Amino acid sequence: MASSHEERRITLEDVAREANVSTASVSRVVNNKGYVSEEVRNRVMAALVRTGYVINRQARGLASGKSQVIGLVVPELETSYFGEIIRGIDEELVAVGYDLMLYTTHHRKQRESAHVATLTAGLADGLLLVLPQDPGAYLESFRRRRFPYVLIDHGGIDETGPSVGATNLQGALDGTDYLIQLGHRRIGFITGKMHMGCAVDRLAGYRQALEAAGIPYDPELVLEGDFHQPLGYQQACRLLSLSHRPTAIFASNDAMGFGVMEAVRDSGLRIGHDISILGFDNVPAASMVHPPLTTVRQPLTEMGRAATRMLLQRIAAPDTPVERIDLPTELVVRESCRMIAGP
Amino acid sequence: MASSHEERRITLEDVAREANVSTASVSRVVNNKGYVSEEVRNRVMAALVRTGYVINRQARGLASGKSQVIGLVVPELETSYFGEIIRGIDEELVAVGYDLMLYTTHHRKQRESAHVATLTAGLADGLLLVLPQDPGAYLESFRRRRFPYVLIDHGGIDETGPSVGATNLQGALDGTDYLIQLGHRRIGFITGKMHMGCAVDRLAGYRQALEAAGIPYDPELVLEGDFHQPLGYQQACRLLSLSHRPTAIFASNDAMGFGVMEAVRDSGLRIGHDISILGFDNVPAASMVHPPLTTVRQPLTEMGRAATRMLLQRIAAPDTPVERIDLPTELVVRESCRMIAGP
DNA sequence: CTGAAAGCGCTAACAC
DNA sequence: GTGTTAGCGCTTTCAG
Repeated sequence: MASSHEERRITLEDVAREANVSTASVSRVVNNKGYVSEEVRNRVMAALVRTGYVINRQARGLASGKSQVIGLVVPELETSYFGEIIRGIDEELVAVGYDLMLYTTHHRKQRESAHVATLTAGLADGLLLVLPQDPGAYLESFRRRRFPYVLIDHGGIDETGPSVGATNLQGALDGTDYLIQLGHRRIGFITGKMHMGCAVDRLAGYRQALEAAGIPYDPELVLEGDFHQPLGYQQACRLLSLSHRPTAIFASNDAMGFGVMEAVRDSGLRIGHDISILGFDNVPAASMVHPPLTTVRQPLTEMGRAATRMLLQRIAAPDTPVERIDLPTELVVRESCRMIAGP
Repeated sequence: MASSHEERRITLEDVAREANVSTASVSRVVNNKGYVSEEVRNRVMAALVRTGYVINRQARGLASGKSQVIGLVVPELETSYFGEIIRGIDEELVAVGYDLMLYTTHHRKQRESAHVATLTAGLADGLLLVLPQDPGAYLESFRRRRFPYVLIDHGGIDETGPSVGATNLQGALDGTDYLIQLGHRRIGFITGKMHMGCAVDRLAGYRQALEAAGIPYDPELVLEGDFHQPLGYQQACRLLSLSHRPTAIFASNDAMGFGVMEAVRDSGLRIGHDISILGFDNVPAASMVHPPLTTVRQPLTEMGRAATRMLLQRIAAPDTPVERIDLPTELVVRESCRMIAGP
């Protein structure tokens, strides 16, 4: 339909000439705003099709001050965690015709600030920041300039910005409680990186569940992890060599949970039978390992969607009161946890 | 350092005024091109810092005709496959100061064309297309307009464009050969979606290895899959119920390999001992399952990097002769394959 | 309802 | 070396 001989780029002006109207009119029908008579609209439509016109978003952005682009800043892309969130964002965005610009900071704070700077200087209409490392560096500036942004899974660092997260505390509480229901009383816990809010919350959930059940908190059973498999393995080994071994281990995320599985296997114990293992996140691999890992699902895709909707709302009305949403986690029972064995 | 009272956006003109020079001079130092005296350069530098100037990339893009953005079009984000590729792209891009715009087509051809259209209309300087669905729709137009692009893991559909892929045939050949070395002669094979080039190549590799070893090709052992776990499971079940059961199953990707593992387990057989399983891709989960899956690694990150370098080269010199690179695959031996059990 | 014209912020000749 | 001045392609008053 389009095309025929497109050497030079077709501009609004070309279309206007073709339709015998002004560029203003063409702009009006392209953007479907402002008054245009049926007649002119039809002529323009026809010309649009005939010429195969495609809008130049840069030019429009410059002229209108709106880029129809939102920027996404993530610390890394190594885990499927981010892919899931991006999916949610993407789903919301296509629906409204926004484009997505992706930046990876690779955990470099400086890079984070640099990206944020370009993004906010006309490139994007709003920003989504996943697991921000150093929000203090720019959040204040955003507020001053009323630049729309939303934090995803903020580390609890910023207490006031608009954000969406998950009910990490409740999730860990539910998970621990499930283990307790199964009869476990000595439950090992491997934390995440403790400078992150979600890690702190998960530990808190574990403690609360214990307390509610009247089980004394034993610091020996709580080891610090880093959300990565190798340390999960190591800490699990330490837990397993305790004189009074735990009967269940709760890892603060699935990756570490896989490490725990490995350690349990290496020690000759049977997963589920001899020792229960619980993860957190519900990454795709959780259902692929054997036995399938029981875990606490974190609604990543939904988080991405919710954050995007919130951002879009704030772009439309920057003074919308700040909201903070925590989406519910959910226990996904599979086969790595069992009723405690024995007497 | 920067900021102090940024209500209005700071423009080149502000900086020029501040430094008592023309906007042209400021532009020269900002872009570090053209002649500027030491003195002016210093004055401008100071003013830049004092004002906290950040370039508006839209304006620059419009004026220069170069956006310093490259567009990436992927069919989906569900699997870590794409995350790995994106990592590679991202690594190359930050090094040269380009930004990345991400588009997901969700396998909708129409959406693919639409994205491609906006992207090429000024938004991006070049395009990276992963697993393109319907390249015929726009490739011709790219060539006519000399718009730079590179295909990643092209489906063999387009025989002439610049592209990077992996040695799928050789990889499958190596994998099959490994199985043969282990003593297997009845090797089941589950293909990918056969309309994709990589699936065709992998099957071809399997057949070649068989032939080279003088093992007759048995169509009964080759079942069509779709690269997803459920069908891997189903087809494995069919393979296992064959009267003359295979002693090894080669799945065209890891996801299906996991399905095969499940099926083998469900049938009461032991993975490795009773039946060997080989995957393809080497996704992260491959090392997390139990037993760890032996597989053929596809160098996704490197593919992303190579494609990006190629694209950058073509942006710089659009008439660079078309290149097609196939990066080497590599057998990753883990524990799901064993020497065939004795007669 | 439609058109003319003034920019959006920057770059790139082209003078000086 | 440095400044002037056209635009880049579009939106958006503001007349008419």
